[in-house]
Amino acid sequence: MPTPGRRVTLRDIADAAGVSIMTVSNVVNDNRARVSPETIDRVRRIAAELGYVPRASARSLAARSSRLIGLLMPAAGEDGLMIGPHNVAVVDQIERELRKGGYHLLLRGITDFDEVTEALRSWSLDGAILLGFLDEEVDRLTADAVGAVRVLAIDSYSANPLTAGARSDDFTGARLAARHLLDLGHRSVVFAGPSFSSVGVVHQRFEGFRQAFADVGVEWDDRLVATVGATTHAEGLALGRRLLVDHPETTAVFATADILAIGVVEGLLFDGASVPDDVSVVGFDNLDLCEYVTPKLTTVAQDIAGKAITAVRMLLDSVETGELATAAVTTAVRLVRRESTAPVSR
Amino acid sequence: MPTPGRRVTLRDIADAAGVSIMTVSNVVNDNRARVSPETIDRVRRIAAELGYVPRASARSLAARSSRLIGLLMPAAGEDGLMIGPHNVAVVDQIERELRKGGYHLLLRGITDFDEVTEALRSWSLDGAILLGFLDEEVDRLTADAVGAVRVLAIDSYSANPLTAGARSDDFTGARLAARHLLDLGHRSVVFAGPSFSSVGVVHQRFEGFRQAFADVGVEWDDRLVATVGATTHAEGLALGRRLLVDHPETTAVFATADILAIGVVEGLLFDGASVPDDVSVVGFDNLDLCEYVTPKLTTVAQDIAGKAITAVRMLLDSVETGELATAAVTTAVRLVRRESTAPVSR
DNA sequence: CTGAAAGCGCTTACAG
DNA sequence: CTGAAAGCGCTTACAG
Repeated sequence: MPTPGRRVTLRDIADAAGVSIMTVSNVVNDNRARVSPETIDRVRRIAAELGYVPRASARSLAARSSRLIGLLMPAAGEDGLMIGPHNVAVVDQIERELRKGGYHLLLRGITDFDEVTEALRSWSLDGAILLGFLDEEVDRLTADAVGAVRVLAIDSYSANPLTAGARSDDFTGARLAARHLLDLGHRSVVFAGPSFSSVGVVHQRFEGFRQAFADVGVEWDDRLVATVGATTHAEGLALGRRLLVDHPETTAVFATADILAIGVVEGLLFDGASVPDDVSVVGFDNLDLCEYVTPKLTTVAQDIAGKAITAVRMLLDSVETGELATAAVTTAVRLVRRESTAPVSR
Repeated sequence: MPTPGRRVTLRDIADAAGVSIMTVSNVVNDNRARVSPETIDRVRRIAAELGYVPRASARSLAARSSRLIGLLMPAAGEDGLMIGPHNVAVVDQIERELRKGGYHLLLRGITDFDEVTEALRSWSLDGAILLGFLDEEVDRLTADAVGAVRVLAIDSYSANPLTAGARSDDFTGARLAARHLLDLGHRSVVFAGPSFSSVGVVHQRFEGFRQAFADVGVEWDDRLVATVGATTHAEGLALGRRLLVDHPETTAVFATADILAIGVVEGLLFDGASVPDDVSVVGFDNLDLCEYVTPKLTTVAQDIAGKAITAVRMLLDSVETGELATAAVTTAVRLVRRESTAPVSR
C-alpha cells in the first residue's frame, strides 16, 4: 500500500529492498545485464507491492528524453481543430501506434504557427507530428525552431528536409478517379476543390486529374475548375446548385473530398438533376459516410491507417536512431466504385 | 540567439541579467509583487532575446503540478479509440478550452481500466477527464487509485463522488423524442439501443422514453425494445431490415444514436418500406450527418460544446481550488425536427 | 525588492 | 553485479 499523502519513489523501494536507488532504477528500466536475477525479482516485487509509478517529469528531466510525442494541428479561433473525419481517423491511429511503442501523445491546437516552437520545446517532446498545416507553413520550420525535436508532417508536399513524412498517393488517386469517369465516356468533367496554390495535396490531385486526360488523349478545358472556399458540405451544396447553370455541359464532377462531393450531389438533386443519370460524382477519402448517403458515393480510398502508422514508425525510428528520414513515404490509394457514377448519357 | 546545442535555462538569463535564478523565475511566473519593474523589464527582454522556453518537466517536478490534463478514453485492441463523431466533438472542445486556460492535453487510450491509475500518476497530471467508460468502471475508481489527481467523468451516471462531471439531459431528450412521435399519433414505437444494464446514458434515455408515454397516458409494450450489440450503422441496418418482420405493427422508431437511426432508415428503405410515410425514425445527437442523409434525420440535439466546456471548467475549478465538485451538471437538449418523422398513417 | 540553499525524483557516467 | 555523487532545470520556504 502506498504511504498516504506521499507518492512512492525509488528511494522508498531502495530502502525496502536494501539496495541503492540506482539499482532500483536499473531494474525499473530493464537494464537486466547490470543487476543479479535475485535482486531483480526482489525489487520488482517490492515495487509492485508499493504500487510504484515512475514520475515521468523526473525521468524526462534527468534523461533529456520524454517519450512524449506532440500532435500539432491548426486550430481556428472558434472552430476547434478537427477538420473532419479524415483527421479523426489519423489521430486515432497515431495514438494507438504511439501507445504500442510506449510513447504518450500530447494533443495541441495551434492558432498561430509561431506557437509551434514553444509547443515543441516546453514539454521536451521527443518528436512531433504536424497534421493539417499548409506547405508554406511547414516550409518555414527551421532547424533552430525545432531544436532537438524530430518533426514530421503528414500530407505535406513541402520540400523541407526536416519534416519528411507520410502522405497518400494523391496524384494517382485523382488519376484513377478521372480515368474512371473517362472510361464511362465522360468528357465534360468538373474539378471541384479548394484553391490549390498553397495546398500541395490538392495540387497533386489536380495534376493527377489532368494526367488521366492526357493518358487517353482527351483535351480538358481549364474553365471546368470549380474552386470552393472550404472543403465543406455547405460549399459543395452551393456548388452543386449552380453547377448546371455555370457549366450546362457538365456530365461529371470530381471533388477533392467526400464531404464536398456529398454536398455537390445534394445540390444537384435539389435542383432536379439526377445522380448518376444526369451527372456522375466522385469523391476522395472513402469516409464511412459514403455508404450512408444516397446514392452511395464512388470515391478514392486512402489507406489512412497505413499512412498514420507509417508516419509514427518513421518518427519513432528517427527519434531512436537520431537520423532524419531522407524522403517522404507515399501510401497506396484505390478507386471504390459505388452508385454515384454511371456511363455518360448525354 | 540560443546557444547552439544547449537550451536556454534560467541560469543563462540570470547571468545575462546579473540577477539570481529565482528572480528570473519570479519574473517568468509573473510574481510581479516580488520584483522591481525595471528588473522585470530587463529580465523579460533578455528572456525573449534568448528565446527562453521553460522546461515543463523541471517545473512540474519542482512545483508538483504539471498543468497537464489527461483525456482518457477506452481503446479497443484494433478499433482505436474514437467511438464516433460525438466524442470527436467533445475532444475538440476540451482541447480548446484547456488551451485557453493554459493547460495541455495528454490523450490516452485505455485498453484495460486498471491502466487508469498508471495513466493518472506517471505524468503527474493535475486532472483527468474520463470519456466513454462504463458507469461500473467509473464506480471502481477509488481515492487510492486517483491519488491527488482530480478526475471527472463525462456522460456518466456513476454515483462516485470523486468523478462528478457533466452530461446531457438524456432523460428529457428521450422524453421529447417520444412525445414528438406520440403527438404525431404513433403508438407502436420501438426503442432501439444497446443493452442499458450497464450504460447509464441509455438507461436514462429509456426512462425518459417511457415517461413520455406515461405523460400522455398511453400504455407502452415492453416487447418493443430492440437491443443492438453496438451503436453502429451496420447494427442499425440489420435492425431496420428485420424490424417489420419482428414487429409488423411498428410505425415509429426511437434510436439512442443518430448513426444507429441512419442504419435503421437504410434497412427499412432497403426492404421497400418508406421513411417517414410507413415508419418514422428519430435519432439522438444531432450529428452533421443528419443533414446529409435522405430523409434528413429528426433527432435530439445535445449541446456537446456546452457539455465539454462545462466539464473542463468544473475540472479546472477543482484543480485550482482543491475542492471536489459536489454534483454532476446536466446540459440542455432539444428536439430537431427534420424529414424522418411524419404523422402516423396506419 | 533580492538571493543562497535545499529539494523535487530521477538518470548518467564513473569507480569499484 | 552494485553504489556514491553529480546533475537535469526548475520552485519553495526562508532570511535578509
